[in-house]
Amino acid sequence: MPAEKKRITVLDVARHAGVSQGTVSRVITGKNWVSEESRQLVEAAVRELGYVPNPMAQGLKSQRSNTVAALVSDISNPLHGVFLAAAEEVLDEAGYLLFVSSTHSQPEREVALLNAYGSGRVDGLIVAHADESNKQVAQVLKATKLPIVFHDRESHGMGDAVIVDHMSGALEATRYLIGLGHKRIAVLTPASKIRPGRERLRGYEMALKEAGIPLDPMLIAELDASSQEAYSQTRALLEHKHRPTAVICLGTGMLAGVLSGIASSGLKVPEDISIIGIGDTDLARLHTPPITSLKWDIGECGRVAARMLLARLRGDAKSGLQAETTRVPVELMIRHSCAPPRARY
Amino acid sequence: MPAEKKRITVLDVARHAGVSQGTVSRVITGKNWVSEESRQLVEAAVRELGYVPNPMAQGLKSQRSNTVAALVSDISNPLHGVFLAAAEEVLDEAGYLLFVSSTHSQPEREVALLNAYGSGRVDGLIVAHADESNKQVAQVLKATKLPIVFHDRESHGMGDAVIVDHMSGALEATRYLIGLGHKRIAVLTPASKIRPGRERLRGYEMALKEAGIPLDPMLIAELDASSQEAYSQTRALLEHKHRPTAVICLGTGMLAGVLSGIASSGLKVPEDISIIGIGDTDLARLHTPPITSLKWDIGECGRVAARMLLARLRGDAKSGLQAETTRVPVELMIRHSCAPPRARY
DNA sequence: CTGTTAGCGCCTTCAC
DNA sequence: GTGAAGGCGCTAACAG
Repeated sequence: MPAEKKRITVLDVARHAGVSQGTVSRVITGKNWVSEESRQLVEAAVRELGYVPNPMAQGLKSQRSNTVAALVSDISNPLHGVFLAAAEEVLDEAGYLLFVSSTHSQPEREVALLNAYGSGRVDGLIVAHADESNKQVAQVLKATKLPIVFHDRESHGMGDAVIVDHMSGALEATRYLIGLGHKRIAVLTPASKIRPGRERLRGYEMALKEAGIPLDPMLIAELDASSQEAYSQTRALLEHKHRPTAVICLGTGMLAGVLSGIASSGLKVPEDISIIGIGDTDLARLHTPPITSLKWDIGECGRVAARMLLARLRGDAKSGLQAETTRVPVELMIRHSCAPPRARY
Repeated sequence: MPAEKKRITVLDVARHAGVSQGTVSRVITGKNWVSEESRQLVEAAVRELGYVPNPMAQGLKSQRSNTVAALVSDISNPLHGVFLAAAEEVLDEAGYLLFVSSTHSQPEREVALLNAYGSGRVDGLIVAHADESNKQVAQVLKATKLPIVFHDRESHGMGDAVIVDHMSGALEATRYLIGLGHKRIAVLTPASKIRPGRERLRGYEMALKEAGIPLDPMLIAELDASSQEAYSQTRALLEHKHRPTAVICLGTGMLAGVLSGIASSGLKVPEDISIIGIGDTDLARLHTPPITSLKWDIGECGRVAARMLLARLRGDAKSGLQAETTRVPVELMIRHSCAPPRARY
């Protein structure tokens, strides 16, 4: 028997089952009623022929793809991974497939992806763009007809959002350090062009203000997410004549760089310097000493994002209800990386 | 001016530009020659109307989607993330979009995804399935017409593969420990149903055999990738009357569990117990002491996989050349987590 | 309940 | 070089 190479279509199934295309389609989609007999016939035919519907054709006709895309800066960031895995689980239950693309924080790539996805390839979007102030991206986002859920970004009415309460977290962390007696608290923060950076910095500043400690710009280092830069910035910070007694690491991927920076400068944690990290990673938990860290339920963020999107998808419209925002709390996990500062004055 | 809601099509563009559909299509796809004048006209119309081609329709007609999917067990595994990010970069340059889906190591989900993707949604697949011995998955894989590149799995002629030389790595690591004087070397390994587990264990056994050390089944713990289980298994291992003097952690995500297991049993690394990890993570690098680890260039794996797939895609067929396999070497990064065993006999 | 019939938006021979 | 026309595989709106 020669290997057939023609792809099998509804028509083949219909013929094989002795019914019409329409009937086959009905049992495939599960919409409308079909007699039990026809259903059996069709299902048998599908099985025997090994028929699988062509999603392109389905999508072209129905204008839906049962598919959702997520845009993140970088898949290899474990935090994104957890978020996505959780979102995917919820989406999957609802019969949706999740496509993930990373933008590598390049706005041009975001625009390209948004266009690629925005024109019928998927039914909805989960977005965490790399620069909230970028005009181009904002414009494409606004132009998109698809429902969007933002992850830790300001939605500006362009869709729903699940946001993390970084402000309160940073506030609490800074207060904790101040309570321990610290006055020179350095902070390494990701760019303020995205919400997490802005909010965390805001919390830090608020705590300082509260305590009447003047803000020292020398103690604030804004940097990208690479641990390379965290390392060098940490070293620079520690070489100051009047070095900080504590450092808060407000970027997710920075802890590694900060820790090696401190290690290489011969300082001891927490005797010489206190440190607070963000994101409850293996590294923070298993470091010697374990690092006091800000944490939040990132899996929950993913689940919530997925559910919000599904709600829009079912109510099938970007319209309908008002744009919603869900806020996820942040908690300070106190471990052993903070102590009162040495009396040095 | 009322907001138009009809989606714009080639026809709209054609009218706007005063040419025919066919001409528009030609400039969009870039195939066939078009007069400079027509091209200008069309491009202007596209810009003014904000036209974006409908990928569904394009795909339906052309039978290609310029799209590739990757199936991994879990996006939140940083190693997969690095692999995927690298692959995506190469794919992107070639004009392909990468979709990532995680299977959560469930064969049923793999089958479902393979079917979903296999029928025209994408042009090619990168696969790292969760159980190489699963019949169903193997069958679907074999039935797929799409070109496949396997990541660290046996291809069995079903496609190309990029594989890591875990065997040599484990062999070297075990030899190293033996050279240090260890005889009771425990090993925590992921299930042997996937290649990495099998190969690493093979290397371990080979080193033992070479040295004339009998294999003690009590010292081999096979477990899933969760650090929970790594923790408890480690504790169990250490409570043996005749406990191991070294442990090799052959699973990527296990190190965290192993380290906390050791910490909570009060043992010191490397004085009381030597340890070798896999995968060059922040945790391994920054732990006190830094953990000697097996490493390999996982980004390179991603790039190679992408390139192999692109080669098939261009030669557009699963057929053509023979199935290829690329092997990536493993290296032992010696740090400070291993020492000669205490004399205890 | 089921068969028939239009297209969905685009690409791609065909003639011209 | 360009316009016209057919159809990719499927769904949905119609009759029956």
